[in-house]
Amino acid sequence: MTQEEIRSLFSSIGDVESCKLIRDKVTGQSLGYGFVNYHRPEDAEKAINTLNGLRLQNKTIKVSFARPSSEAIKGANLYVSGLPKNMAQQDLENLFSPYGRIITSRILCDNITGVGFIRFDQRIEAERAIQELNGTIPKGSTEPITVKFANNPSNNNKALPPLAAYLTPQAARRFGGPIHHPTGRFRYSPLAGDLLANSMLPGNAMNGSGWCIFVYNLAPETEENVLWQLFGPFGAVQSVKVIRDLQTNKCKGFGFVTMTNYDEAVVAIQSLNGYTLGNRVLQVSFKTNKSKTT
DNA sequence: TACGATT
Repeated sequence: MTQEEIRSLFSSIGDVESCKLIRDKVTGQSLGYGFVNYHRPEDAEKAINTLNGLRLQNKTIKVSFARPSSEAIKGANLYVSGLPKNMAQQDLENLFSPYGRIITSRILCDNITGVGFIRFDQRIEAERAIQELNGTIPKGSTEPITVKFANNPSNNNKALPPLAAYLTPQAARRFGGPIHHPTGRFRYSPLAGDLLANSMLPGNAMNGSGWCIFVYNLAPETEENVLWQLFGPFGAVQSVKVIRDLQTNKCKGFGFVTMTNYDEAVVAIQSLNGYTLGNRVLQVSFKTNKSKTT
């Protein structure tokens, strides 16, 4: 939404004195919020009553009185991960509300990811929430949550690098379509059996409606389509994720693929573990609970 | 960078 579209929308309520869309200082991308000043206070109130919650371009806009600008309210936005899959937005607010006044809250992707956001009124409230809640296990859950300051929503998805040399020549020629898997290209390693046996503990790989597969040794330039192409031929793929460094936007060397059916996941793992993609030998297994800190 | 997730 442009600044002019905002002005137009809010002018339908009353006389707008000024209007500002806030953009990222570096990229110029909209940060998703802005400010409108009305000449008459009653128009501001009317705008809130009329426009708050309006569905617009697949977004629900929020309209409220602006808080006074101050340093104290900056950097008060938190990123929360490891939330229980059944946690609702209200549960999230209840968890954080003891630490301050919540301005906005959100849970991503209808609770599938376990990731959410909390914006407090004051940064000091956010800091306190991190101290008190990071690493704690919410009541009724079994997993500790991570609470940290959120990154800026823009800044990230700029200039995606093109598919490049990490594809095999065969795959490169077929760019745009699925990767064909010629018979005999995959290693059916006897080691794969052990790998599977050690990874079948439920709660790790099994993820709600699917089986989560860990893929290691991806090239820095890897994009999601590579994972779709690799795993798609083996059956129903629900989602893929390439894990990237926030700063460089390069793949950190691993990713995840969630497949619906256990049998197909097993065949995919057996087939793709040890598979040479580009000049890298992939390691593919069911996801475990390993993490950086343990 | 050897088991995540960024509105």
